[in-house]
Amino acid sequence: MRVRLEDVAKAAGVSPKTVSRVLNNEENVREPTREKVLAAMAAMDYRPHLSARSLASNRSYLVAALYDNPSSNYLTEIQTGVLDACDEHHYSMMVRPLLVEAPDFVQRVDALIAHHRPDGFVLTPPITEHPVLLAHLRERGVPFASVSPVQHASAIGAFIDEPRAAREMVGHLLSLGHRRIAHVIGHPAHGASGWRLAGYREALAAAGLPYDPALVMEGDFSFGSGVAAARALFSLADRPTAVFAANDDMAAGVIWAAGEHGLAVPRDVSVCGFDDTPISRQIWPTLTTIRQPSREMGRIAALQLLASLRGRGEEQMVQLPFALQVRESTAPVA
Amino acid sequence: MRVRLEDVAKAAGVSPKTVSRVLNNEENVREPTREKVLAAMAAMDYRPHLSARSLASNRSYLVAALYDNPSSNYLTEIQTGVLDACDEHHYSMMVRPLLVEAPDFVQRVDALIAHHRPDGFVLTPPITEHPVLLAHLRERGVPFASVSPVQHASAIGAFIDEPRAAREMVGHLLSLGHRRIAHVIGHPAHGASGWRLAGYREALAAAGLPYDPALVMEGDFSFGSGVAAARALFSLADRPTAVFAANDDMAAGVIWAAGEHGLAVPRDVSVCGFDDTPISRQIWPTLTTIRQPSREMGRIAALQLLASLRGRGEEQMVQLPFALQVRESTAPVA
DNA sequence: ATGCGGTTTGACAGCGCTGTCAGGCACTGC
DNA sequence: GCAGTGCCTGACAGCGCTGTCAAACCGCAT
Repeated sequence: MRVRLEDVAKAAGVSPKTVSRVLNNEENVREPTREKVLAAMAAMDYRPHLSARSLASNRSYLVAALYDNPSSNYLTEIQTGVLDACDEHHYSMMVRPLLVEAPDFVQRVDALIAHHRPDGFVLTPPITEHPVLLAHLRERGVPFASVSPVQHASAIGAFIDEPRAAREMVGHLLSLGHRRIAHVIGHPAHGASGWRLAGYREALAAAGLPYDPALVMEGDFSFGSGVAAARALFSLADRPTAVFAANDDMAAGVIWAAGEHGLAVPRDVSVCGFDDTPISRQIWPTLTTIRQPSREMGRIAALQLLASLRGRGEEQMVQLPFALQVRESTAPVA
Repeated sequence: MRVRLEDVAKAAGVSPKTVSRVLNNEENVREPTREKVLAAMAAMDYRPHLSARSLASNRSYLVAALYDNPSSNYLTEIQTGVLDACDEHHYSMMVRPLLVEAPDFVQRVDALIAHHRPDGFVLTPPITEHPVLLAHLRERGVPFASVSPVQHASAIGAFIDEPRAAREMVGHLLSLGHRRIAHVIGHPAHGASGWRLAGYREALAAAGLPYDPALVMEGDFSFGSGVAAARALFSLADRPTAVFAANDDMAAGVIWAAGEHGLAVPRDVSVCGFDDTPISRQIWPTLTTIRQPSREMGRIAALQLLASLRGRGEEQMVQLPFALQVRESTAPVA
């Protein structure tokens, strides 16, 4: 038979309620009492019954991570981070893929809330930007934390300074002597696309270079869109000597298109991406890119959420560091 | 206030217990009664309280998916499939990354059982092959289903006929006129590696070709190991005209190494992989490979598990179809 | 010694559901 | 007409924990 809280209480010579207090780290338990109880718990290898706690306390000890994102590497990283945080606090995590575009999107989240009653949500892009959902969650009083949201105001979670990362990336190209630097924009629905474009423009401006719309192509984060954009860029009379793609997949596409045009990377053209996904190390030349601490972002976002569940009132939007990964796809201008 | 089972009972004019019976699809409820209750449930939008059910019935309505696998695409697919099945049956899913090699591997699973009390597990390779864990689960009476296990006996879940898939792949190369066909083996810890090798050998034998150990290189499913294997192969005096790599990442490595050796794919050498991961469409030439129905495999494995939880006794190891995806990386021998 | 405010502890009910078991009902065969 | 047999339904307790509230206790001032 399982060890129950009552058994621990008996062994420690206190009331069940006191054990409960210790279990929940409540205040107003004298230190000797707390220690007695903790000792008994440890000795008996006591594990609280999640469902019983949940039923009695009207909390689920459950965090739901929502996503609608084709990039599984990014997602598994974030998932793992959220799980780390949940484990630390004895919460459970459930994951839920969704289609933001689906007409019943919000209803599906509602059904999830009704069925599983998560204590809170961790949102990942692009769900972080769904105004109807956000309003709905606020209205229903379900707390949530966001990973890399565009709107930081009144949100908690984790993010990196994307414009600055993009500036550093372009700065790296500038420092190599490049002056004609192209940019391939990401998917328009993702806030990151706008940020990275902004960083690109700022870096050019800071270097006193003009912004040339002919060097900026639209993409959608896919390999194919990188190929298409690069074909156009490499066909220009005055072609760029460097291309900054808003993510790694598109950068890989740019490298492929360079080969098609007889251009060697990085000899004839430098290429860089963003995200440091595995593909950046799987292609040749390996890709200069920006590393995001995705797992840590998931973890921190979840920790902020859990803090807000405890009502500490210290929750915030935490900025995390990124890192420029210089690899083989960028070189000084010929 | 939430609608409770008791409220439904009142509205339907029956006892709570009868509503409970209808909720759980129990037998021995007269049809008119059942309909009355279902109507009341629907009218009131009743959602049972998971924790209360779980506490009272001593079941968690939770399935845990365990994995230790670097391939996030494969995993997210399987996860989604398992989730599909769980949703269909109003179960929850939790995911848990683990390190099979870690000394406390089994203890971690134990802790998971103690804490979350899942009703069952879905195992993915290579966890499907961990004899100590399997024995432990059986001993503790925790049911599990496996995706692509090596040992089919006394297990339930889903799989594809891997040797046959490998045979078809090699058969495709043979039909293109290739006779010197090399193979890059996968990670030795994965059962799939052995199966794919076996299929390769069978196909050669069926075609009356000798098995040449010089054409079989060891890899570990990584891009880099594909590069290394291909370098050796392409340096042979009598180099192969086709390379069958045991997964897509290694095939991509082979293609890269071909470029390094001045060989064009598929003109000078045909290359094919296995798994149909996104990389197979992201590289050039796009990769001929085998598509596994990963999502469906996750779903079916979970359904088998759920069936066994209901004690139907019809659970089995279900074989699913694979599909040869012919793309641009294979062509008739020159 | 007594009273006071604050801290620490415990008694008790009940969260929403299901297991158990007993009772009611309808139909059968004699 | 009555016991016997299944089928269907309900009463009740209780799953393991926590919220509420009251009681006990403590230290200190009077």
